[in-house]
Amino acid sequence: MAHVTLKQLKYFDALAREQHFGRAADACAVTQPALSMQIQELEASLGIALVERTRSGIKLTPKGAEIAVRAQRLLNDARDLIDFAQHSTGVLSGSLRFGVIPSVAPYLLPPLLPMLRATYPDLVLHLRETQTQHLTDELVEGKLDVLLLALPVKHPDIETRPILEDRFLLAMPQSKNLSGRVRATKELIESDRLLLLEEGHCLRDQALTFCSLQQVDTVNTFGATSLSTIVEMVSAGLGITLLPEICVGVESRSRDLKVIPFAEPQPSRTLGLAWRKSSPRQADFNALAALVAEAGKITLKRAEDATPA
Amino acid sequence: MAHVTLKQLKYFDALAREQHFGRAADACAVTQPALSMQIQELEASLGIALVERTRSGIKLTPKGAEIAVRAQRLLNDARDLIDFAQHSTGVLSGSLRFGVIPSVAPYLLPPLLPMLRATYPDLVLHLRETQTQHLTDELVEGKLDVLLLALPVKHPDIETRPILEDRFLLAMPQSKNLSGRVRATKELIESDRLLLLEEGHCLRDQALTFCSLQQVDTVNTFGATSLSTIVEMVSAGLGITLLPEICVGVESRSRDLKVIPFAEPQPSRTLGLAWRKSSPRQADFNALAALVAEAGKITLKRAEDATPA
DNA sequence: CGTGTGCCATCAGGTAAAATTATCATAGGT
DNA sequence: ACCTATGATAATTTTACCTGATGGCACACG
Repeated sequence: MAHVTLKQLKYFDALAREQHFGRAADACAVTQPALSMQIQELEASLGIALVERTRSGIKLTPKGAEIAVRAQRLLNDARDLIDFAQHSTGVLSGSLRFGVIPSVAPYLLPPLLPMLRATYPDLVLHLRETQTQHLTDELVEGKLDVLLLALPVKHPDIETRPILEDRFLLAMPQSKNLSGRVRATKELIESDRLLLLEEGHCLRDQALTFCSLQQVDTVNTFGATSLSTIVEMVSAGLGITLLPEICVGVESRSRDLKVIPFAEPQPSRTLGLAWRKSSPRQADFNALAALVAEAGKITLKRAEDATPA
Repeated sequence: MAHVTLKQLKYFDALAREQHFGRAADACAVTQPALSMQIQELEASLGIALVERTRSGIKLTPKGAEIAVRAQRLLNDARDLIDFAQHSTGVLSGSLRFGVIPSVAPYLLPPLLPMLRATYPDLVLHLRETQTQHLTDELVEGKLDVLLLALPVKHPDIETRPILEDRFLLAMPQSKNLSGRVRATKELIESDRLLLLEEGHCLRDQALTFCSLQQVDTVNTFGATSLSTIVEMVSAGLGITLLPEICVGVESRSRDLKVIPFAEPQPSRTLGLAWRKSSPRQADFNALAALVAEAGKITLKRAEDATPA
């Protein structure tokens, strides 16, 4: 009789997310009839209707919505149980799905990945590079295990740990003659065209916040997809940009670029790890944090070398 | 690969409880090979050994023990989910597994059950009468839904609600001539043989506590299994006993029995309901509590009528 | 006013999973 | 040395579940 299975709850959770039998079935990698059957089976076991079938999508019943919440909790706990089991054998062994924001990945991963491979050869790393919003969504959905991004992250299910402070520097064309000025100010930015990443990048928002600009009015609407492109544009004389210090080593190499720090208080972002509060893999995250800190030191050292004051 | 099922966790939970494949299989109502297979499957999915197989029972590995704890939590949540679904349609509908202690059942159930049937005709009641320890065990294991017993209950997973105060009265043979005394005292008890229920009954412990008797030395070691038997013995002149007031109506009828109250402060026990903290059936328990209170009033009224001072 | 489209249910068939019964292997206890 | 208890294994049957094809229905659109 009351013979509920995890599979049924998984299908129902997908259905609640997608609001659509077909898409939910896709998300579960089964055919639509298979999912329909399991949902019906679940409704029969529970003795209540969970969803109202209508054309043009579906709607959860009130009880269905409550069940969906409980189902999601249950599935999270199940995932944690499996995580615990599969990774309790040793630190950073087995698979780790690692999400990194685009303004960090190209600069911290090059030193980090070799260290990871050397220190934890049993680790099977799956990398994902995208914007913060997508990363956090996928983290809470259980599609990623840990993130490397700019803090803070405000989600109630997410726990974070700061690792390194990454100052923002002002990047401008070398050609610009600044008459010996060594410290940038906010006012300096307003005097020139500010180039930023496209919408959705946290770096863009942080830069705008620092410049006290709510809207994009005074800023180019170009929206580049990578910092490399921005830097290319800056060195071509198309404008200036805020460049995180970790990028300097890579981006200022062999380019017509001048990078100067800001006057105090210097703007910066805090980079750190983020994971689901419920994750049992704290040991893994500690170990990873240590290596990220190490990689950060290396990267910042290179940045200093690239800007010999 | 990681294709863990609720069934596997249920089997593993049973195995962790029973420490024995055969008994665990019995508890799950399957054959031993079926359970063995599922445990192996679970171990394969999780990638770790959960139990050490030895002759003469088994032993959980350290990780197995942790998994067992998590599995139990998961199964509890699953049970709550199903409970919520199956009983969200209406108050006190569907099945309710109701445990009652032996010193209460014969006195409160006769008025309670007809009221329940009348007020909640859709309720399918399963009754269990046994001692407190068994009731609470079965409650936390999910084999019962709600208990009616003497408070307090100290288990961390159990929530309680007091319903009625049940005074203890002194019962003695009618023949005993008490020269007009109307109030009993502790000293009176020590002057005669105190008859009690067998070990395990909370009523026995409460009586002993009231009499400040730690051990059974001064008390009969007979240990009756029902209050009726005790009362029978009292009226036969074999001793005296502490009789809860709710019993008086039934037990003193057509017997050679004298029942007198104690001097202040009168000893008493608190009867109430108990349920798992996590249970989603609070509405059911409220409704049940109301009817139990009603039944208590009726029963105590009858007790008064039976002892016309 | 039909016709097409999107959405979910149903059906039939095959395959994989899991249960049962029966049997085996081994370590202890006597 | 034998018996017993315990869990693993094997063979078979039963059950569960998925796929692919089909059906019905409401709505949008020509």
